[in-house]
Amino acid sequence: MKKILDLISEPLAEAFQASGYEREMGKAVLSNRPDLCEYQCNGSMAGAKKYKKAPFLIAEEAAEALRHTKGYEEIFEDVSVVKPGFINIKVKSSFVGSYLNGMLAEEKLGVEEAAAPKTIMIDYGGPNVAKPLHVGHLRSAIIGESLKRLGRYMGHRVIGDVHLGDWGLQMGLIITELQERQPDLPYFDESYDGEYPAEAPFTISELEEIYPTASSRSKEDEEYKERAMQATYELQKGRRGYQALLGHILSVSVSDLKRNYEKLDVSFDLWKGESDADPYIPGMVQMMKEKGYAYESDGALVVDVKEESDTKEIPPCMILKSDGAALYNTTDLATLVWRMEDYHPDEILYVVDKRQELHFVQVFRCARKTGIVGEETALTFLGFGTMNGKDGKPFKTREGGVMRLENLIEGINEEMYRKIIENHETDKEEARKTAQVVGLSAIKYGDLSNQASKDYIFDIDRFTSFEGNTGPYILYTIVRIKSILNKYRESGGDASRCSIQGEAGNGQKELMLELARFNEVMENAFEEKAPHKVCAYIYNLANEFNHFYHETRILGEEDEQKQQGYIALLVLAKRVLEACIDVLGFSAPERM
RNA sequence: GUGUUCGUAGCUCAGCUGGAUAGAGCAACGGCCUUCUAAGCCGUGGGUCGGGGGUUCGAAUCCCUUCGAGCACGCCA
Repeated sequence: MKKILDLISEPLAEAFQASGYEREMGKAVLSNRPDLCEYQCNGSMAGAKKYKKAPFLIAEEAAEALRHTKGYEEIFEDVSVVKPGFINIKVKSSFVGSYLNGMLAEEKLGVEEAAAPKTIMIDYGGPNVAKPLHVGHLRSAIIGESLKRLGRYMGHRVIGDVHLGDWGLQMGLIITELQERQPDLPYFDESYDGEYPAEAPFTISELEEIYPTASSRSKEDEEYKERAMQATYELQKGRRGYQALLGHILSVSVSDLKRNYEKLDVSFDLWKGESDADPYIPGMVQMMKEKGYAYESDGALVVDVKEESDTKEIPPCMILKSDGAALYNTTDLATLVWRMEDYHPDEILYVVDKRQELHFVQVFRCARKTGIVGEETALTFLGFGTMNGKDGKPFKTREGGVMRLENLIEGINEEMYRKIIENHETDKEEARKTAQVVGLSAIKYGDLSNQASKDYIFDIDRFTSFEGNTGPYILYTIVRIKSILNKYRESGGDASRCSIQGEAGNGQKELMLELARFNEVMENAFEEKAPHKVCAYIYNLANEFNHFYHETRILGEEDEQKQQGYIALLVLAKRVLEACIDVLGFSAPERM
């Protein structure tokens, strides 16, 4: 369906043209003075200079022409010209009503799917194997998942890749520490050529303890660090025993990670890691050397990526360390190699901490320069800000440590459960389930309602509050709607046969106008990769609904036709809200 | 040092591809439950949009400058 703004703009553009002005001047936007009008057109003021004429006069001419445009009667209720040159517009409720009925008839509620669907790969998650998910992984997961869903809603083919950190020095550290503890394992015996055990020589909790131990020891013990670096190098060179260990580390870790992402309702299509890029490294390096892009600098292999327009020195992109080992840059570039070969994406989007921006500038430039990624594929970096605690400093546990994601979620669910039990007499098992659903909305909405690129304060008390601009408030609104619709059905009504009525009062029109914005909001949120716009929209929508709800008796309405109109409006409001929260990555319970 | 992001109500945030009187929520205060979930609704108070300059008919929004904060800056990822 066309956007409602376009439907209003078309006759406006006609009117400007008919009066001898550019069509472009006739563009309707949402009013910023709801007390005066519903939509407005500011084109006369922008164009006034060009025509050397007072904007007010231009607006008057256009408005007069508009009144004689065909279709005027169907759409417009009132058009007036004010002060400097605003054209203030009110539309007919019947016009909005039939637009909303059009939305009801479509599965996607008026959103037009992309005519030419794109293949978009999203790189989010980025957890390290052998390390538990912690709060630092939360934003990437939440924002990435939302963008994936939003892209799909718009009709694109979106592929989510978790991009595991499974290849760097951390692997060498784990191997070294493991050898320290269990030197007799066959993985460390270079002369061993038999089958390695199928069972991993560690559990997930042991693994999670091994890495930090090794990491802190390497900072104090130079010799130990040397060994870890050597192990990393040998792993990368394909040493059999180490590769087998990597396999164990991966399988133990990945199943644990999947379990945890599931709790967040986050899922990936690809569980690839840095190690999957390894086979592509030698060929890539050779290509860079042969084509003359890569050269040696201080013993390392680098590619220059600075450009004329740079406002500061961009250091070269380092491809290989002086010891010949791969780096973060290397695996990211080699990952681009297989992504291009296997998927030919139109866009690759990285949802990563914004502190990594320089790294991605280097990688993107290097990939373009060396021809790994062609012009037709967009490389996008979406950097998100830090999640801070109430004190404005990076979020920590009370003891000052890094908080595990599991514990964070558990804490929120507990808090939710407590509140639910406090408010209602509820079955305990149901309350637990509801707490999970509502808790997830609290976390995700709390995050997504802020602009991704900004730092934000993770305030558990605020996010889990049922009041104000929170996930639970949105869910509460949906639950209210569901409750009415359920009662309507129980009393024998059939909501699917209802359609929205034109006449409107008591806050109904405001709700209708808000609903009509849906396709425009979704399109805009997708283009700007801005889930927070979806949040802002449903918050407005929920407010409008609650206002309408307060003013209007629905089930008690005697006029059957009126009641059916209300019911249809509720059905649409519910579907729009549910489509939005689904894109945000959470869902609503039946009761709360 | 260089670069970069940000600075909006007591607090947390919208608004930033320029438009009318800068908006929400929380906190404070005051109303509304014999009626569809009061986890709600209605109202009151609260602002030199960090400061200064410029562009423009019009600036929180664009440009310059200044102050303040965060972050990044070749062999970690």
